[in-house]
Amino acid sequence: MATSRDVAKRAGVSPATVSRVLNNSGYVGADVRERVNRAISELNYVPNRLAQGLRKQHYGQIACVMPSIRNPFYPEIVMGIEETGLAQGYTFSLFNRITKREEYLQVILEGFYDGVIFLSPFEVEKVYDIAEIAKQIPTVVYSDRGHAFGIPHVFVDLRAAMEKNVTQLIEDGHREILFLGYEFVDESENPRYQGYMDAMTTHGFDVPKQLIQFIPDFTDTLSMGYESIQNTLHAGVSFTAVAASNDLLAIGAIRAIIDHGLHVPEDVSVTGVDDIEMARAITPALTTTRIPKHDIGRILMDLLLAQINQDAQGESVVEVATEIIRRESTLNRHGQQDGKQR
Amino acid sequence: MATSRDVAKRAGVSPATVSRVLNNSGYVGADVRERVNRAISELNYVPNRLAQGLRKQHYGQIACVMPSIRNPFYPEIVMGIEETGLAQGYTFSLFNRITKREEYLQVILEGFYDGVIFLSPFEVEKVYDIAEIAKQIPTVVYSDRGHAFGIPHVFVDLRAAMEKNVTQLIEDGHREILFLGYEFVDESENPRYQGYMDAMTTHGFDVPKQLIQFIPDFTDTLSMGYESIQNTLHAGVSFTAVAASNDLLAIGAIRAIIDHGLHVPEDVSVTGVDDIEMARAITPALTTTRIPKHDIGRILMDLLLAQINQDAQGESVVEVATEIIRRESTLNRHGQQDGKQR
DNA sequence: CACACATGTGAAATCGAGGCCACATTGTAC
DNA sequence: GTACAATGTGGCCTCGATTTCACATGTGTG
Repeated sequence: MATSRDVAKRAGVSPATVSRVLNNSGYVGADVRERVNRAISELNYVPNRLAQGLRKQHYGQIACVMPSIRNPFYPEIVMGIEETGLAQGYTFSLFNRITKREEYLQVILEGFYDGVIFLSPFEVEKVYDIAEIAKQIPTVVYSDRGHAFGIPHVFVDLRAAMEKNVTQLIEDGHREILFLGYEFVDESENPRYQGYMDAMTTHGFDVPKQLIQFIPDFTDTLSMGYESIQNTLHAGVSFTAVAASNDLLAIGAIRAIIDHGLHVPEDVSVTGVDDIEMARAITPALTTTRIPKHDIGRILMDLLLAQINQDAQGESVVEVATEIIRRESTLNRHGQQDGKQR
Repeated sequence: MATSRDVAKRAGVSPATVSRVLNNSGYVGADVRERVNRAISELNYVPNRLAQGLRKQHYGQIACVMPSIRNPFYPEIVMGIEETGLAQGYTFSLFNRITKREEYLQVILEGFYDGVIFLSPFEVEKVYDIAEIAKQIPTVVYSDRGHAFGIPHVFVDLRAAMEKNVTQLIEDGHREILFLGYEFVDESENPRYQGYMDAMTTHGFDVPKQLIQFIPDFTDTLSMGYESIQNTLHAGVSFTAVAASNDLLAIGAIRAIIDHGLHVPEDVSVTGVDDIEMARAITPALTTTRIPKHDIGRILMDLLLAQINQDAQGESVVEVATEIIRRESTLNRHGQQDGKQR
């Protein structure tokens, strides 16, 4: 590949002049500018961003860390991030958190990136790691536990969302509501679980252990949801509703219920959280809590850009609102499907 | 952030020695090594990969370009790529092709990457652009039109797969089979369309224009599939089967058919291509052609590594086999669902 | 004792582009 | 004619890590 030196030689000038032409800085004569530009296109010269980055301390690259690219929830946030960031000349590295923690933390600190975006960081990364990284380079987080990090973040009140969700199920007449969600090391940190428990205990309901189903893994959410409910049904546990922690789990649950010979929503109602695209495409369409994924991505990127450009102005903690979308996987108190809200 | 110079100063040695310790090259005394390592951990020193890359001409970063991160087909390939690549110390930049062509082509040539992987390149990028990039840096492609590029690639015979698929529908008794797929500038380059046409004409069937439904966009496949079939049904077009070009389109189609008051598969059979995870989770579970996504990712990465490391040995063009997975969205010739193949 | 050779370390050049400073040259004002 | 800006261009150091070369020891062998 051609270097700026090659261009300079061909145009009969010094590399400094080439740099001036490229960056439109300083004074350059019209004829020289012309010659340099011709040399650039003749050699197909593209400035090496590595060398630029080293010198300018600005790389135009942003790291985005998420639990799994396979859960469509995250790609939809990424779309919002990219739309905002690409317009500013940034490109993105997406990290699936399949690697060990130490590895990607290291990669992030290697100086490749102008900023980092964490989507739904795990517990293990909670305060220490992310705060550590945030000290070194601009960082934003999407997390409802964001306050703990002390850095700019976007969050939704998942506890409240889940509580509302379960309360709605209770109002629809359900008593035996199964919770399906991810396992946390410390369940007091699990907002969806807490929201569920709050709703249940507020209404004076018992929550037998077998109505709480935790799955351990993030990479195979759909099939884990399926298996979990399959096992629960096989074990003869009785429930009339499933409150799943996200749509992928909910979709897996629906299929397990159907395969067990029951009907959704007539025998069992199912709700999710996220409102991924697929939620309204399946049959029965999923009743869920909509999280504005695209907006979250956009706001995250705005917050990050503000940090990078050192604009102190503006809020650095943003809560985004959720909304229950009732579709076909639940019955209302009159025993009817809620119709076709898209 | 600490530099190797800082480490050297603290350990009372030269930067050269620090480098030797880090890379295990040359001779280093045990005591000096010890001192350097202590300085490294005291300063939380992480080598700057930009500077390393500049010097070593090796960056440990690979670009991966795909039509849309929102079609789960691609994330599943990426999982295979990453599993193979991360083990070799590579990290990945994922590019959604929402950007303009010129932009990401430029980014790729900026010297950040050791290699590029193109997943399902568009027609516009066909020969010229990709061949151009391949001249400059190691490149592999997943594409059934891969031969045109003259570079290592992985492909599935999508034409044959679609032909088999449609032939199966014909054998199941269907005559009016609707084709649902992406629009190509030149439809002779559209393998799934060609496969469909081959099957239909081989059996002597007429293909009225309204049975061919093209959608223009890659980013909103699911809803485009829905709308396309919705419109077709509203227009009163008669068909008993839909052969969709991928699972997302098929899932959109199914929902449109159901919303129109018809049943799948009793009134209309639907088939997809890809076998994404969701295909077996929905109801009715989707009959589709399985493409081994994880394998494709692994092989792509192997081919790319071979290029980067200049191992000439081994095949550089790999065809992977597909397989029809019959599930519930089709009826066989006896009018029965094919059961529950997972 | 001389010489080969392994061991251990530092100085300085290098990768490619940016940017400060120095130095010309020309133009303009008094 | 002198002072001083504006214009135009090159030299050289810098970013941070690697690597070649040179140099200093120590160790073994004929």
